[in-house]
Amino acid sequence: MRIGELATRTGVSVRALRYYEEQNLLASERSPSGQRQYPDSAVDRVQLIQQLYAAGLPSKSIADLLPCVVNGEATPELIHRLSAERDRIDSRIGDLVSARDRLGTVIAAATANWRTGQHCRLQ
Amino acid sequence: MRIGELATRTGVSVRALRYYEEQNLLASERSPSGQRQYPDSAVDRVQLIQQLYAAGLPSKSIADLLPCVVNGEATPELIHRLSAERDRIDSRIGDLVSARDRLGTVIAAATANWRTGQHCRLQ
DNA sequence: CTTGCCTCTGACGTCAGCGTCAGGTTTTAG
DNA sequence: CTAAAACCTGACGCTGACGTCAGAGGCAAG
Repeated sequence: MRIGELATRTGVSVRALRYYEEQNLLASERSPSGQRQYPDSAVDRVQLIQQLYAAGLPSKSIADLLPCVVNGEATPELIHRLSAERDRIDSRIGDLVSARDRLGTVIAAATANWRTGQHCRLQ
Repeated sequence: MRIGELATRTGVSVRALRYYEEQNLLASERSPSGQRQYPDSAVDRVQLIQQLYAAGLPSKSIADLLPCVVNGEATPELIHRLSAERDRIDSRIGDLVSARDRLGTVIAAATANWRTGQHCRLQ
């Protein structure tokens, strides 16, 4: 398929797809006239890239790790890298959970005091 | 205390503290000569700001929500905002968990196949 | 054949959360 | 009193993941 279709099927902009190629995250064949051609598997690939971006990984890390995730180019060093990224994600999750709980507490207190007295005193 | 001490006590740079003030996240009294003066409570405040930044909230949202979180300025609209942010954090947590699990699967497969055959085939 | 949409390659713009430098004042230590 | 350290206000720089515009070529339909 061409780049426009891949964009609509993944919900990612054309510009972003070209950017992914620039960052060596997503290869493409070229038609004789120079237009990009993608196989169907590119849809999954793009979604994987999105997921890793959403996890906070920068392009460079994704580029390093994709060969392992997709093809299984597993050197001990890459496996170590993967573990490190997973641990970073884990600690980010911890941060988010504590932030969410804090907001939860505030929300509970605020709604309770809203119903009674128009004002709450926290902390 | 002055800005330098607040910086060392919170682990946040002086520049960042001035930026927080610029974004209306952190107020300060001024000495006659114009230097910023902070109460002890500013330490907690800064750590709260950090926590909300870590949760992915932009300055503007934090500025809107801080009055509620700190003083309990609880209007129904603010409470709704808080709930919305909490829900966004929740879905971010979901994204991170699935990304982490995916990396976990890859790591497990890669280490197993590394021990046996030098290569793995995933997906 | 031409109209209209898709695609191409640069290349500059944007936004957030600061870093950093300049040039000047204030506070503190000796 | 003086030198060093801390502070002040601009203001420009930086990074990443794109948005956007310019100018030009490609391609199916009527």
